[in-house]
Amino acid sequence: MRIATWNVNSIRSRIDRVTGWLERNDVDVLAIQETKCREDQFPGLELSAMGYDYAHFGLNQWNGVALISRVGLDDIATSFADDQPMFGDPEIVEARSIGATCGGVRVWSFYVPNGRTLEDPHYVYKLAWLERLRLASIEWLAENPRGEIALTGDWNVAPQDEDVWDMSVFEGHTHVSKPERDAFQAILDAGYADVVRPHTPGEFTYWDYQQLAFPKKRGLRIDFILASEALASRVDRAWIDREERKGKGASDHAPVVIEIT
DNA sequence: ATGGTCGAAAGTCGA
Repeated sequence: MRIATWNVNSIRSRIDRVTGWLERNDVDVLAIQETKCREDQFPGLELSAMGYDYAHFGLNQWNGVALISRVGLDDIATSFADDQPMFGDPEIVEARSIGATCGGVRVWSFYVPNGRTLEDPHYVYKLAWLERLRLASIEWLAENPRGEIALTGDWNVAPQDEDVWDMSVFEGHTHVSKPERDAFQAILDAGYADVVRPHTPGEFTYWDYQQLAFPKKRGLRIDFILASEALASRVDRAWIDREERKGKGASDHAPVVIEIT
């Protein structure tokens, strides 16, 4: 079984890319982020026609997450906790998480808040969001220590210096600050492993659209698949589909894939 | 190709 995560940066402008990629890559479960649309705008017919079920949570033109599966889609949740941190005026639970059980695996698609700048309220929100997710992640394993759980998505954190094309450019920026890195590490410490990094040393998952970042290899590793121990032990292969970042109409993120036995 | 983003309430925000 193949499970993937991909920040598609608008599902409506990328649907042909997504269906084509699914066809070529034999992926069973795809977690997507930044659908940037409401439920009634989600292009579900194209996915249904391919034999995939989907669950989408989108409120407006911002954020939006979905799960696309051809191995079942049960027990759908559109927040990771009853008190998932809120943002906005008025404050709302944004469309940043959706979970479902697919082929026996509890799969989550997360779009972690960006943070914007270290002084922005969005940064405080980001850290609170990650801390609440840590607690939820602990609870899921406490309920079922042998559970197969995949925490996937755009984490908006570059956990290691090697995950950034030039650390000097990121001095004082979000994504690399110690509190963000500590928050990400704390979720690993809760009992989850980055099952892609060992298979993809030195690779990035995101390249800005600006300044020819992709051809200049100026990227970041901010998209991750974290697996509980029971799931991690089943991972045979993992890769980042850098080819999908190429060409006209590409998302600024590449898909990240794991293959399990 | 020899410069330089893209997508979304459509004006400007967010990334």
